[in-house]
Amino acid sequence: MTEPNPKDPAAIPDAAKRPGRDGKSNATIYDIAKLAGVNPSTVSRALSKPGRVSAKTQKLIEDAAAELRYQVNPFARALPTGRTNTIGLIVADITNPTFFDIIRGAQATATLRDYTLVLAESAESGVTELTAARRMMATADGLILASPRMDDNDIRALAADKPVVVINREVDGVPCVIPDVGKGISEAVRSLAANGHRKLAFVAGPPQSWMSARRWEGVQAACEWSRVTPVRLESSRPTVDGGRQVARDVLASGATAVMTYNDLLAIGLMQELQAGGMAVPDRISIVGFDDIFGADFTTPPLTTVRSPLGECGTAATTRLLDLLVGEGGDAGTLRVETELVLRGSSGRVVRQG
Amino acid sequence: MTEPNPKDPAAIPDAAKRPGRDGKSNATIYDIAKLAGVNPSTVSRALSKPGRVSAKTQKLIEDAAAELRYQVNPFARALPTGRTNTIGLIVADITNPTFFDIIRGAQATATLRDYTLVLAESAESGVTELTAARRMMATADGLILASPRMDDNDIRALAADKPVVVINREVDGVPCVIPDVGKGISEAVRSLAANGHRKLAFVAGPPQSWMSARRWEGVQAACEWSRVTPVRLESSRPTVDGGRQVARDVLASGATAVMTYNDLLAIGLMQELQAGGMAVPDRISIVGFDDIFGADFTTPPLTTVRSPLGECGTAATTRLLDLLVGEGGDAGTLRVETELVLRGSSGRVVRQG
DNA sequence: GCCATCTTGTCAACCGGTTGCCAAAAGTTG
DNA sequence: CAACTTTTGGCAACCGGTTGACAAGATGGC
Repeated sequence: MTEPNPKDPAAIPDAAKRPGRDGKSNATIYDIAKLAGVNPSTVSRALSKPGRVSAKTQKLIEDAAAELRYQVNPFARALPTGRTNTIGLIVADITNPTFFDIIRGAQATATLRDYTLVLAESAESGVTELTAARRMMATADGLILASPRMDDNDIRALAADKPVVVINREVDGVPCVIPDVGKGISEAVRSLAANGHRKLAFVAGPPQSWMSARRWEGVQAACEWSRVTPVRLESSRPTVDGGRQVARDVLASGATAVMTYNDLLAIGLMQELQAGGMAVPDRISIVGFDDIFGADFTTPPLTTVRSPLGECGTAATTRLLDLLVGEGGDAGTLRVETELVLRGSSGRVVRQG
Repeated sequence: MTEPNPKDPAAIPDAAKRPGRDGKSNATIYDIAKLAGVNPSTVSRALSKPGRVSAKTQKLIEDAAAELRYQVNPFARALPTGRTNTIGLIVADITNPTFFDIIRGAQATATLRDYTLVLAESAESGVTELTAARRMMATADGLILASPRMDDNDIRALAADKPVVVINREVDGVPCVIPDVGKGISEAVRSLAANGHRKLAFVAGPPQSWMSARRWEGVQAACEWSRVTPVRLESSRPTVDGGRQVARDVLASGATAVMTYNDLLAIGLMQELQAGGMAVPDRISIVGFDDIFGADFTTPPLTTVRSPLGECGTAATTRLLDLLVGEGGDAGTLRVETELVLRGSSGRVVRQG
């Protein structure tokens, strides 16, 4: 009774499971070696070290591998070599569309070069971020940090361990990819100045944000050049809600134009101002940053300083992968251009009355 | 001369590199065993099989592990066990915000339960999707397919190998999580009918999309109930651009209200219609699906049938993880409710003239 | 005080690749 | 054709965990 009966119908699923569990994806190099009549190590070489075995043996092994539908076991490979063909990407907030394009660019590039992308979120917190990074370090060959919130030193410590590329921030000694805000901002401020604006409010992002600081600097510099008075305002969070909340401060500032740390803030701000009866752009001009998905859904569509985010993701990934194969130049910073995207939310000052 | 001199300055970086390269993340269970004076296998058991070793030894080992900052090597663990603590998520299109919330929900849930999420994209193609899925199967413990485009049989074949959960589609014999469109659609159609609409166009999504078919069925059923005439139109792609392109068909159809397969189509359609001078909702009402990020950025904000996408991601992940620890019920379908979100893009028919 | 039972730790094999080292085979040269 | 160089394939150790089998020690019953 307890003896397995091969004809017992109940035994069939068990027997059928075998090839599913054991036989499905586990032709090993040993199986190939047996089939091809060579040594496993020869198989290993044929499959990973091009030119190390003769063309004849190579073909023999490749045929056997094809016949058995061989797939390398990534773990078995990772164990002795440490290479995993995986890169990690850590973003501050997955729900923030700013990162969408970065993720997309990174994903595409990684796939193209036969790497797998692993995604983690730091919830805008430096400590969560560091934890996630440490965890990823264990399994990934390298790391991309997008808009990291952690300490410069932590980043460098990470980079000492494995290749790291940073997006949207500049860290000494670590390769970085950053949008160069200069051009886009000066275009924006010049455009506003040309439309008669004399006082410009800048709604800042998170205090730890390196990029927010750069943008504020850029705005100040451009304002000086164009003889516009800049005013800095703080936001609670870099989100649509944060934008709504800062509306009263914006009104109180008396500025006729606003630039915000990002598009989310700009959109929230615009909604709140319009809800309060302020015409955009007739009474107040609004300029965002990044040109995220949805920035042109608003009425009027949002004028914004576009950062080529997808390009950043692509560039950072390319950089990292080059580093991994050892051909990466050293820790320079790659700058990508920003530009003004003029839409409907900015324009001439209309004399109130 | 060739003898290493401990005082030789040139030797220092080499010596310093050791702990960086070898000593950084590689305390092994062997190191712990040595420090604690026990056998490596005892360490392994202490660390993974609770209760298998005495409390005294347990403490000894834990202390040693803490002192050495031990971290398991996931590959060494994965090799003999096959468990990787990784789950894969495949989405049709990363740039489509529909998936944002799904990704986010899945990511959060996975992290919470100490799993890593790996993301892949199928570019809306069944074959790319299958390739990606096969690849992931090799490294992940289970898979979540969001809006899969591949064949039912392919999905079942995958599911025979390792646990698979499907979102936004129902596949016999495979656990699924789907928004139940019935409630949301009937609310929407009833609302439109109450506002005097008698002819409703439905802009369909991709032909292979299971969900698109369900939504069309739902619309037909609700229309019959409310005595509204449904017309089906096709879209080229389920994107903003696809929505713009379908605008002339919508006009030609003579319908006074439109429901679209998703919000992206609705937004594109609204932009195009407005650009052509059609007032929304005065001349035509538009209702989308999903309530994605940005659906309320438009003017008027988009009325839409909300699918709790984040919830779907969370539920699917929970389901999958339960399956992995063996406590998952069998292949049932989990339905989550949809509801109408009434915003400004739908309303009463205004007599033209 | 002896034997049965349970607990706890050890041994050794194994997962599936990679790689340094070496010897056999093949190719080259005088 | 011998001597030498270059290819090519095989052997075996190793990466760092897991786990079945087993034995020593602790516990308990009679």
